[in-house]
Amino acid sequence: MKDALELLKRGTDEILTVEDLKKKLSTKKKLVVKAGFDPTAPDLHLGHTVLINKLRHFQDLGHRVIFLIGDFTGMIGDPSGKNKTRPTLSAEEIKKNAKTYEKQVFKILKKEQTEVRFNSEWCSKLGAEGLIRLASNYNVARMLERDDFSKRYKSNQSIAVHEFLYPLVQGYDSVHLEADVECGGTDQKFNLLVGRELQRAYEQEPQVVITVPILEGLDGVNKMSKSLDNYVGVDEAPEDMFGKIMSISDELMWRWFELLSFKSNDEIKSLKKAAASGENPRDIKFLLAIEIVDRFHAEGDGEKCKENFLQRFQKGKLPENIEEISLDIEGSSILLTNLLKESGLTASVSESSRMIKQGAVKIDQEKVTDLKLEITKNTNAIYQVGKRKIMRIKT
RNA sequence: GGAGAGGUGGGUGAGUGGUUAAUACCAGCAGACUGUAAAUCUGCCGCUUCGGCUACGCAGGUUCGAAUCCUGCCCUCUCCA
Repeated sequence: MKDALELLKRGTDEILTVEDLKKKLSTKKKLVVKAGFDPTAPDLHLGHTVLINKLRHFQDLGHRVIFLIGDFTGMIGDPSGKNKTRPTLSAEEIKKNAKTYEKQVFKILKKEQTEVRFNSEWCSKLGAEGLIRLASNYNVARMLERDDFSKRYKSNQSIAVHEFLYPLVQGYDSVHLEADVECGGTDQKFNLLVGRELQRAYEQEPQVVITVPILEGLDGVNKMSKSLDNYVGVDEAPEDMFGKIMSISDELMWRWFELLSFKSNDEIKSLKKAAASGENPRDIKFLLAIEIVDRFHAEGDGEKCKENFLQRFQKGKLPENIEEISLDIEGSSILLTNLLKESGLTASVSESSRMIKQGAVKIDQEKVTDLKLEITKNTNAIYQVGKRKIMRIKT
């Protein structure tokens, strides 16, 4: 019990309340642990996994996880943060997204202890009447307590009425599922707490709310998100994943250790000590990168990536797995600038020229300086643009 | 319903008739350095068949010439009711 609590506490921002959690754990029953996900973004990245790891912890203790896809709430659009109105998704798209979610999420969660649900299942049945009844359980004054609502209210910015429905519907999900615990990012705190209130109103025992911190992205400043392109996707190739993790700053590395690694606090502490006493931070970062790559790929892939990485950057060798494509060309030759664009190594012919001018383009490890270089048909060579973009292209 | 402000390249934001593909900053990219990074320095940062072409909310108009002036429309925000 004490160990269980320690495990669940790790890497959390807040638990509301710890007392309630203790009480629920002590009943020995299988708890229903709920977490909601947005139906529009099925590409999970490491930022999402902070939360999913937490769900996994519950599973390790034998509890049941409900992976809730908010297809109904998606129509409203979470007003947390400055979200723009979202495109409404078709039923097929939602289904497709759900499949992608499942594929990715079961790299962490145990399938047999996970239930994937959609909140439209019960929310659509709610009807206008049900919605009004639901809304009667909460009041505007409380609603305005929410940070971003109150800020907008005070500064006379618009708050659409339907935005008030978002937390209510999300809370209703908890009522319907009789959730014991709901996990979410810190930005979800208000919404999660509404769930508690509503459960009380429906005479249920309120859920325990657990918030996990938002993971900073590759830049170390902004939260990890796809739109900022500072993310590491769980579906990414081992090499890419490894490379991206190795590119984070030394400072950020510790944050990632805390939120993503399954290493114990003691282990992390001793790594910090080692770094402080002169150990190369790169080698410590290797440990993190290996652990994460192994988690999402096969055991041992991380180590392979590391070897590759050392070869590549220390000895300037080419990576092992180079993407290969063949390009059909018209005529007997093609301008290099065009070839680079066609292959996707650059976004445009202009960019190709720029890269060549800047000495960033290499063919079979040889720097190219000729802007007008032509590649003849039936050439098979390795093309590089900068350090990271490498491709074998057959013409 | 009335009054006003504003919409400029990924973002912030100058420019108010003519070398302005459009100042500056941030982000991004490349090169050097390094530990792969950070910091720093340097360069780039619309597309192109290299002739040009397309760009400042949208559509027209005035002009030799417009992001800049005029008309209409759309959108955002503020204040009053």
